Amino acid sequence: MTQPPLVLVDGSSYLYRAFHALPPLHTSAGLPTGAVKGVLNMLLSLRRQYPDSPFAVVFDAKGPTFRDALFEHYKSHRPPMPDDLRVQIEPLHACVRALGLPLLCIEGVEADDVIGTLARSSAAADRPVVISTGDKDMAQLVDGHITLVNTMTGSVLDRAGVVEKFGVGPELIVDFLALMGDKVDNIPGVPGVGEKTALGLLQGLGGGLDTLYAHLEQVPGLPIRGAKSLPAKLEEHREMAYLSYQLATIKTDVALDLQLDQLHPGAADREALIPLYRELEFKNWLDELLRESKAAGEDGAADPAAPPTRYETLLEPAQFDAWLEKLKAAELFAFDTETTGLDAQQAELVGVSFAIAPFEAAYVPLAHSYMGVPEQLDREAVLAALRPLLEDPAKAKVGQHAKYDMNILARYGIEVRGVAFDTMLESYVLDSTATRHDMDSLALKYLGHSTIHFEDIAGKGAKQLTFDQIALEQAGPYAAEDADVTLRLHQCLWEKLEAVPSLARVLREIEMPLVPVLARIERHGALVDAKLLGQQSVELGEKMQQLERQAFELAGEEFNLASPKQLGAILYDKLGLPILSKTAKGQASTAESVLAELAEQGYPLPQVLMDYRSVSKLKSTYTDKLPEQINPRTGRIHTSYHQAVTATGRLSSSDPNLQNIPIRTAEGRRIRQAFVAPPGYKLVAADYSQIELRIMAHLARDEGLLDAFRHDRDVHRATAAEVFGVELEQVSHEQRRSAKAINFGLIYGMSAFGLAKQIGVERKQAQAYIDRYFARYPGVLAYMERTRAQAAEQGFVETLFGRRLYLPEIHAKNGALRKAAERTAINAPMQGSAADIIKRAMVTVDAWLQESGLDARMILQVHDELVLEVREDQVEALRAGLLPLMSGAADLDVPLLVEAGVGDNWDEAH
DNA sequence: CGGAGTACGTAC
DNA sequence: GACGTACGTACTCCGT
Repeated sequence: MTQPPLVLVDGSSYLYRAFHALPPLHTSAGLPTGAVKGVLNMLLSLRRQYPDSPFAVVFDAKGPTFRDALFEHYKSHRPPMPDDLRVQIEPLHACVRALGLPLLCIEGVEADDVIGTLARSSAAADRPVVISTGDKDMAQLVDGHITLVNTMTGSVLDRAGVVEKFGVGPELIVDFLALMGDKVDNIPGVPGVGEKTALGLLQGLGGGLDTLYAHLEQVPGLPIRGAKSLPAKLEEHREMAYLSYQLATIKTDVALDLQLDQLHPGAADREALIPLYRELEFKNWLDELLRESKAAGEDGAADPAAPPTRYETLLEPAQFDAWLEKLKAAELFAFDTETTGLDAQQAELVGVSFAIAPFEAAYVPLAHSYMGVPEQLDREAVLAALRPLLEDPAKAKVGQHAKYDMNILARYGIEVRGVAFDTMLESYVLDSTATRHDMDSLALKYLGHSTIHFEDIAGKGAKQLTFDQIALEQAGPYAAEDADVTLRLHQCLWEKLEAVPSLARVLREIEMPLVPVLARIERHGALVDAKLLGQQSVELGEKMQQLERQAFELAGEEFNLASPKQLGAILYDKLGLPILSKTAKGQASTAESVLAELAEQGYPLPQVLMDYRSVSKLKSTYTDKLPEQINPRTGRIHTSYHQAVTATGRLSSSDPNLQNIPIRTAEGRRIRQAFVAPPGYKLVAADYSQIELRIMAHLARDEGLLDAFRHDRDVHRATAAEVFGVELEQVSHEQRRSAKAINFGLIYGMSAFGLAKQIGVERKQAQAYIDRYFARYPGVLAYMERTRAQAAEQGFVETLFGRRLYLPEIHAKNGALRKAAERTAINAPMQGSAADIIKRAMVTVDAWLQESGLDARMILQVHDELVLEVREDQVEALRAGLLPLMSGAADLDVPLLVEAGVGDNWDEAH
């Protein structure tokens, strides 16, 4: 029986390689962690591969080694270690130790030498050794017992592998390196001798340096590089060759006070690992650890004081009545619904849960249906009993993504009011850049608690159960925990919010009041003429076929027009068109701007492709898909508005996205004709005019820009007049177009390069325009500089209402990343303030609609536009109330102009 | 067959 | 590298 091999890991080499090979990753606080994660991943995979092996993870120690004493220039050409790498060393060491893996870090020698010593002594004792490294120099250690693996690439090098890879065996690797040198380590080698020459010498003689120098006369004497002959060179640099030999030789006799049996990995120290993983934000591993802790019966390491939970599943009327009393008495309670699916307009209610105090919660199953399910309380009776509480605006409640529960309960006749807090939104307002605001992530992040995941009790994939099929024994604790954790999260998050009054205010005054408004908009849905879209689909399909035929003819063969890869092959390989631009991954780009330029140059195929693309986009994304999204129950389309997605505070929309319905082209606008008012009603579309530029004028307090808006000038024309030095009346169409590009570019933090590309002038010219702009609008320049400075100083920027966007990358060493963060810093206050304003408007408009008794409702929000449906005889009354409410949603130094149109469909209403 | 990543295109 | 914020579709690659 063979022993498991000793596994020796070259930690420093992997850390370095992981740092450079893997995309940079950092915590929300900006601590870089990508290399740590990469190395740990690699170690875990090695551990799985060699579960019974002794193990050592070896790192270079700080300070000089014996090689520095041998040669002062050793490794001297290396640039200093990047800070982002340096700061990852300590956390990695800590993780390795906590994982129970023996870690070695020996001063005065390099990791290679420690590995060499351990490898040789183990091999001498006849134990196989696996060295995991990305460093080729280690090939010198390979022998019958010792093999190299590169765990990042999966390659394995035994003796034959070394010969195949280098052309010489392991015993000549040092000689090989000594002759050719090593740029990376600054091992000099023999000048003029490279890989080929070194190999030729060693292979020709069948020996190493000693043999070579003993038989220099046998080396062919032709002059090399027109200078000295090879033997002369070798002779001249004999000392250098032997010094290089010494430098390249891995020490195998380091004095280590260490026995092999000390290298057996111990158990992972979860108590140590949990805080490390929390700090480094390794969420999946943290979750796994917490689950293991729980399973092992350890008291949750992160929350040692956690009392046992008191969760009840209510099946008896008396139990329910007792809980009802508790809810009535509670100052604040958490609630949650369990349903059969994720679509709030379709899913059915299965149960409800409540929490009144931390760790104290109840689940009321109402509609579980599986073989042997116990008798449940009557759904109608339970809901009737709960209704007064749930509908009472004075009865404070907290939910997690409460809009979902509100929409579910609305279909059971309960109009939930008084949702004072929503943990998803609390998390979002605290940090909009956090990627996830779902309860499981928040519990892990803020409570250090690993929740029961839905997949744990429902399974996954095709055989995933719906909640009504889940046994009460599992459903009860899961559902009760949802309410409990929501309450506990709220206590934690609200405290953090209250510490920043402006953020608490954003939550209280903007986000929370918006929740029921969005719920109503989603519930009403938008009416869409499916028949019209169907006709358009047919027409578009015919057009696509025509264009496809044309494209095939021009290409000389058939191919998939929707495949950028195949298209690239036709355009660039077959037809030989010039490659004007490449994608991020190096493919020749076929993007619209590229095709447009090629079409401009007179090639016929690109124009056909552009036409095809636009037609197929309209068909596949809109005319084909929108009718499929009509809810059969209501006959309308119910989008979801997401309130905790964008970094800036905007809403987003999905399933379907109704915020990117085409408008720019005539063809595209036909889709808007399918968004219709029902008979007897009209659509009113009201949009803020130039809201972001107005906000910029306000924030920048720029007199010129303020003046333009106060006099209700066409701002692009005014900008053109300033930048091009002409009278307002003399501004040409082209000048206005360029000025518009400048104005938009400013909002987005655009550079001269970008502006030049956009308006088709030289970069120098674009820079001149920008310079002129800033000369005419100095307040804007000052504002941009202020914003960058604020971002750098505070690490965040703010909207008018104090909403924050954190920008950790504002301090990035990487110039591109930092510049991108600066552009975001410029853009976010404007985009985010506009979002705040329309959200405030939606809240007041909704309240007014409720109290006015008008037969009107909001249907859509598209960032700077609200679309409403109103009975046709009330259009004017609606406009009269709506416009001032929207205009008055913020008090700026410029008027907030709102323009409204009316029509039978969305296109007409513009 | 489905998830992840890429390329592209629509909106503001 | 070069213009901010989103979401959806189709393709492609890869693993089950």
